[in-house]
Amino acid sequence: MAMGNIAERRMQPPQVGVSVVILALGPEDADADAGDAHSGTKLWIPLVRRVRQPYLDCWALPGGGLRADRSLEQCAYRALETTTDLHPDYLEQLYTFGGPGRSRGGLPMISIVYWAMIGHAAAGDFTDGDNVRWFPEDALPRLAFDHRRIIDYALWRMRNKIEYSDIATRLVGETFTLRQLRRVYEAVSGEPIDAANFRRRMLASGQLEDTGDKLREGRHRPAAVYRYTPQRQRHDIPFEPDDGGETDAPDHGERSPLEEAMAVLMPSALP
Amino acid sequence: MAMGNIAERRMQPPQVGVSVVILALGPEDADADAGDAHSGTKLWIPLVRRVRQPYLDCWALPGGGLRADRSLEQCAYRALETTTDLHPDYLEQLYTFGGPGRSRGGLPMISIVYWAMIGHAAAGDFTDGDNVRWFPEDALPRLAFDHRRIIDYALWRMRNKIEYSDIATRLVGETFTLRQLRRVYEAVSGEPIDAANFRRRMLASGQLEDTGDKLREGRHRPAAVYRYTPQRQRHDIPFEPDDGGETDAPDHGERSPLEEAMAVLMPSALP
DNA sequence: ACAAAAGTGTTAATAATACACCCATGT
DNA sequence: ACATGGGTGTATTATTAACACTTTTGT
Repeated sequence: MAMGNIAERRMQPPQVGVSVVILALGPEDADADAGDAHSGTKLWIPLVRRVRQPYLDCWALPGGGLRADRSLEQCAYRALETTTDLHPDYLEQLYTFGGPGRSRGGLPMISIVYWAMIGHAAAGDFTDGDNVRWFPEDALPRLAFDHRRIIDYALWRMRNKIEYSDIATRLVGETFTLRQLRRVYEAVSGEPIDAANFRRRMLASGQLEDTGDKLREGRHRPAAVYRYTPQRQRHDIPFEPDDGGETDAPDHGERSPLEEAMAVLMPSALP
Repeated sequence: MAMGNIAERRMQPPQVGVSVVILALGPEDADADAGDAHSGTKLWIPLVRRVRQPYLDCWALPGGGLRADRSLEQCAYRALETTTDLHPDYLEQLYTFGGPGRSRGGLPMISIVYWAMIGHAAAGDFTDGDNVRWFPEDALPRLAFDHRRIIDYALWRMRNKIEYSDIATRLVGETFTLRQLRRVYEAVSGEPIDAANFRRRMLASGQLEDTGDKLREGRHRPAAVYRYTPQRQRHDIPFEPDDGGETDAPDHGERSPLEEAMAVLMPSALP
């Protein structure tokens, strides 16, 4: 049997990268001209255009390499920042993809995928750069590699996790109206939600604090503005899974103010 | 600034390995001699003794390297098999750990951690080998690296996920009594559960099928034996996140019958 | 006045909980 | 008979859902 170089190829250390699926709530979607009952708002995802082979000119998830002196989360944050100039409000590890199906010419490729959310994305923020463009979740272009599958997984996870965690609050700004929060749930589930019951359910959680402000969004009655104030949950995570622990790596090097800020950013979310 | 070799060290490809946290339901725990009300059954975890530095003679999670021609899941399965000779009934990716805190002498180390469950672990299965030993979750030995943190994370995730998924069924055999299933919930939550209500809740899910058999476990009335028959859930995952997709890696090589079997093993579980 | 969304009330249906009680079995 | 858990009944209390209705604003 020809085991020689094949076995060696099998064992060589894989390439490892980090990719990010970023989600934001799309604009109000005024095109209710079609009779589609639940057209509503959708989730939008920014993608970057590939400038090399393979998949030249296809769209792909923003990503980058790892650095030994940064946490995985920091790497994801930086990859996102440098490729799209976006600064997420929330970042969390999603899944690690690997396996022979992802090899490029025999080089095993592993992607540690994070997902990120941007809350302050009002209509204006969807201005596209040359090589970055926002797409609605239901009208994605042809994607490079297995990135379509990754996005599908992220959206599937979103639909599940929104039911038992507080991620929805990551897709609105620091303060928000109940209408805005409800739009998140509707965008994720794809179905309209009873406003009255939604209000009660949210307020009953005891995690929304009335700021006292009012916000007028249309030509009608202004809505109360709330702030999310997380309480200790039944089974809150007692620590961050990422990073932490003692290091014996000597070189820490400089740390940018941005990185310092990041340490504060990352919350203790539910799984 | 001395950027030269430091910058290079930072960029070099990290070491990647796979580790597995395996869980099984412990024995009935007849030591109710202590007045501890909820002593009950506990989760047990097998660990392997390290035979090298660092952390020589400490205990560690079973693990191994990656191979380019296998999926991450297969690598985890094999790592578990070769180090502990255990064959899990269920295997799922848990989290990927990285960051500077895990570096060994400047070499960045990434661990893709899976968790596994063994359902058929009746009392006898906890026979320890020379370098493998089972520990109850609340009496773990000193662990190597950050493996203690990884186990804590796994247990935390377990406590959460058991509330909205069917993982509990992975910790009992293919068929089981309601008492056995309840013991899983009690072991995970650490609290006693009302048997009457538990029964109704489980049967109401419509996912337990009465096999018609009865099982006598003590000197009292025998219990009905059930089988878990998963139904389509609200938000079932439409595909496997792991692997899949077209490959352009030419060398597939031989595939053992065991690996074939694995393709069937892996279910479409909730997140 | 009217439209449109904010916000409240009411009721029915459903699910979770506590706990009393009968049933089947081995000793 | 009795101890032990299997299994059923039932009343109570949340939680959810459906939808009518009132309130506040701009036009």
